[in-house]
Amino acid sequence: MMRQTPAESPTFSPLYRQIKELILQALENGEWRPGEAIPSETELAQRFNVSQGTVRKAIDEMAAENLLVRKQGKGTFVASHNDPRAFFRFLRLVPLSGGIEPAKSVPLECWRAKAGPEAARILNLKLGEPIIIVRRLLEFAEKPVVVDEIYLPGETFAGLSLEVLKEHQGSLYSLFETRFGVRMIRAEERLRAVAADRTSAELLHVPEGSPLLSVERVSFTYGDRPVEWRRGLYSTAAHCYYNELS
Amino acid sequence: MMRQTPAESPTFSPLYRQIKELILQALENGEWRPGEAIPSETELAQRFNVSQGTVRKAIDEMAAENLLVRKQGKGTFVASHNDPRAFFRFLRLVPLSGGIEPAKSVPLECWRAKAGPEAARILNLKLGEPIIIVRRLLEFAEKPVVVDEIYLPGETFAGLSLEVLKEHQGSLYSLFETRFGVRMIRAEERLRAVAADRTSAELLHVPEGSPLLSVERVSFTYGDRPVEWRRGLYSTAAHCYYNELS
DNA sequence: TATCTTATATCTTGTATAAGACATAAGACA
DNA sequence: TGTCTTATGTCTTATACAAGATATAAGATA
Repeated sequence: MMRQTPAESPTFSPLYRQIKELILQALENGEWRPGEAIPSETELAQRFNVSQGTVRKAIDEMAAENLLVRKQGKGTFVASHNDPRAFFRFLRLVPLSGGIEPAKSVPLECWRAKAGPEAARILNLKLGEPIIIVRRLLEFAEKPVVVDEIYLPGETFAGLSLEVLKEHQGSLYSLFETRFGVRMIRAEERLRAVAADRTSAELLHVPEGSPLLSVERVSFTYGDRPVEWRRGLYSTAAHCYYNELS
Repeated sequence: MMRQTPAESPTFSPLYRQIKELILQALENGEWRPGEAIPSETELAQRFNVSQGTVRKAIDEMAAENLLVRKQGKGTFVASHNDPRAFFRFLRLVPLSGGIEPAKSVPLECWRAKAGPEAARILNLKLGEPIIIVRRLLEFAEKPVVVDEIYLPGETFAGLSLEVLKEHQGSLYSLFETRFGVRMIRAEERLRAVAADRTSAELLHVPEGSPLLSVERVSFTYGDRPVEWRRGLYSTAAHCYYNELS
């Protein structure tokens, strides 16, 4: 196929990686929706005119990156934030006591604004382009634990409103996925410790000035395009941010 | 080889995973030291009487878990904390400004004690067994950023002293590895925001009561055996804890 | 006849092996 | 000293077969 020898081209990449790129492109073009099954390895092999094992290695990598989910005997599926198992994929907060508590998102406000210099830089927009700002509370076991302020590019999330947010059940990312066709692939988080301001303190039921965990997150969709910037203040009185290193 | 059919045994595992287990065992037994090359895939295939591809798949998984490092054309090597590239593997702190700053560990104290209930539980020791406690400062660009209190099982780290700590260049884990033969494989971290106590505030040059990032870490060696419990207080005035989600 | 069970065919992904390509380093040789 | 060959690693691709899932048809049973 389009295989290029290293001698001829400095941008050589192995066959399976070229196939991966093609599958990624099809995914990006929405050829298969989240939750749906993609064609079988044999079918893809025929389509791209390579052997099944080569397709397999491409899919292997994409499964390791949480883009696809394999199910033996059933097929390979496009990963989805609607899957309940994906709920805690981007949420590292766990109760100090150990167990698992039900989480609930409570939207507070939703308004439109123009991108300032910081939002424009982070979201890769021009200065003054429309953005949407959402404030919401995250409750664990009926108690407020996180207050989030979320900045979204207005164009891709046109139609988002407080009502839409309130109607939706499940995670924000599942809403973004089903309603706006925006799939969050990966995110970068930066954590700091800060003192609670007045309003946050009231919302989280903690004294003003008490230490809070500040979590800034930039989320990316296909092609490393940033589509969300959020800042959360976590009350770590009864919960902590859990991370595994390896 | 020792392959068992699913019908005969409920604990069936594929061949490549059995090979992985054997390699892991050899690693644990110190057959090859950190930094050294393990035998080639072909050699291992002969030794275990399987094909090279099967060994490859086993090594693939171990490389993904940071236990081994592959180098095309050279060989496969036992991962080591002496490798300068591994310095930031367990340290997620980065300057807010962006760039990379040189880090330096400054040992403060090192004393012996007996395991209390918490240390005993976390380090899997009996109550009253000997432990070693280390206090140290971590400096970035000559400025104190982290103060750590580290709890170690006394038996495995017998001989550790302030002098030994001061002599050593490089990360703590590289010291543990070369001097005590203890390789840290993975770690769990729990982050919270707390107020600075008097002594920590002085050490970090911040006002007492100002918010600090508390990072509790339990590190594990082979066989998920816990061998370190540390609590760090991070000043996030000029740095932040960086984490990537996917 | 209606229904439940059990083969069976045929999809899927998972596992094992082999052969050749590519990368690297060391020694032969001009 | 510099270039070429060769040995020895890993990397890539291909092929064959095993195992899991599912729908359908055949058979047993009421």
